Amino acid sequence: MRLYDSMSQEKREFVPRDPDHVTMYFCGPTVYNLVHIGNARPFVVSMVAKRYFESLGYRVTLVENITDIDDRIILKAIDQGRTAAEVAAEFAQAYREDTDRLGLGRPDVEPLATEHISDIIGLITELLERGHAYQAGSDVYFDVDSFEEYGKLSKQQVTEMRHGARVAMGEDKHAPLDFALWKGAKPGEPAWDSPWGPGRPGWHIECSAMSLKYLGQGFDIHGGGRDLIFPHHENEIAQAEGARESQFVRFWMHNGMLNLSQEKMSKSLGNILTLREVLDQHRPEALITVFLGSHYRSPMEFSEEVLREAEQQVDRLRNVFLELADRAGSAASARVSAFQPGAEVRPAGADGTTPEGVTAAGSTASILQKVATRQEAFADAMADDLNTAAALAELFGIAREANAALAAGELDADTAAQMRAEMVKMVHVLGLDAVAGGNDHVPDEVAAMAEERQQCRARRDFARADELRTTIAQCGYEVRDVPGGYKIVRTR
RNA sequence: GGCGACGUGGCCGAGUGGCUAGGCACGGGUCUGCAAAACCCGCUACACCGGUUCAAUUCCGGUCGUCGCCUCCA
Repeated sequence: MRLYDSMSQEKREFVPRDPDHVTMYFCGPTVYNLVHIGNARPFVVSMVAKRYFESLGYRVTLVENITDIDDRIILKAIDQGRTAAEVAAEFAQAYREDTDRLGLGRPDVEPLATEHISDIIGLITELLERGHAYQAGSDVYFDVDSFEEYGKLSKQQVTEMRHGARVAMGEDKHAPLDFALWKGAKPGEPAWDSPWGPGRPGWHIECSAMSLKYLGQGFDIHGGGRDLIFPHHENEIAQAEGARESQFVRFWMHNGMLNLSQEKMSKSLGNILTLREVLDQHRPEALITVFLGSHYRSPMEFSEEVLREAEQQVDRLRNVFLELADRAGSAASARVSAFQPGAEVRPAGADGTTPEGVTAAGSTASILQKVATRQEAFADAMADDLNTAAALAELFGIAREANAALAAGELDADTAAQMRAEMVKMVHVLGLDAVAGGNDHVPDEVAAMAEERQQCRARRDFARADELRTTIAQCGYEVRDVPGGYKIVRTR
């Protein structure tokens, strides 16, 4: 596959460091608040990338940190009269809960900064020994001038950056661009013992320390939002390569920002939308579909409207899976009308004939050929820098072809089952397994109402039948009349 | 000022030197007690101006416009 690398600024053939093992590190959140939908994008991107590599046969180790000590956490704690640890624990848990709802699974390792203080101290010590860092009072700073390649990721000139760099009160840096590796504790601040006195790690160092610990020097992919390129990832490189004097990461993968009503989401603009809010209103598949609908590197518009459209897309996929399952005879989502004991819902005929009795052998071969062609296109799209939008389009292409074949009565049970199985693989890679799910258990009362409605229809009591449909809809189900019976489909 | 991205049909959003993206919305039709689902047909674009080319939405140059980073930020 080819993967875009922000360092070389081009797509390059992706070959992992280890022959059969892909190593990935994505920057997770700093837990001082509920995560917003912008935080969800790299989470989804990383999980889909993991699934894609697994589909290629690689073993994948995905590490995604949780930064649980930081100035923002301390500020929040002071504000709320709690300890920083309490604040961090609360929002780390909220983060896990919210991202769990996406149904994508969890990264293989989710290290906490505070559980890696000794690794961090170790890395800072290496930097001091190699002359890339210096102690100033109770703080330790990275000496940017000592690292010649500083700026190579962000393509910033050090001389240019000096103008804008700021120095906060109380800092004792040698140069404005130098950044803190270790911050000595002020009274009342959380602190860990270190060779430089009690304090806490600076932002950036935890990611260098933890990625190196779990994945080793020169691991494959390091990702996160574009806005992390500078200074976060630039500093990670300086720390890791300064200490170890060899390449830190092979591919830098950065996702684009989300815009809300034409503007970047940011707290100062007051337009943040939390992941929790979105998932309270929309199915996780819809949110994932929104993300997959545009390329991961592109900035994207995010709105209620795109979520609604995605809901429609999810329904379209769910419907075709339902129909294929019915035709394959493996799902109980179709109910035979009680007043017509012998009726089958759209009998497919396991003998390979259509309901009209025309043999379907020829069209069966051609539709499976079409599926194979689209699967190839799907694979090509994913192999081209994870072009999920194009991959998704192939899935919709199969859906249309499947529906057309179904409508024409050209799909036998066996072919339907095969098509469905192939599509299940595809949606799995995209993290959309949920669209392939059945109806689970329809509540008894809903089933009873549907049955009663069917009997009303038989009596031509349509007023009562329509009333029941409305009531069923209020329960979150839809009754669809089909030849010889009806179906109950969950709508939310 | 420096670095970078981008301008595609009503909307979102892929992609390509000549050949259908896809979804949503909309219009017509089929099916149907109603409805839904689904199918068929239609709507067909590439900011602007030059240049290269047999041929450019796709390459090159410029103009205009939008956005991100350079400061905490996914």
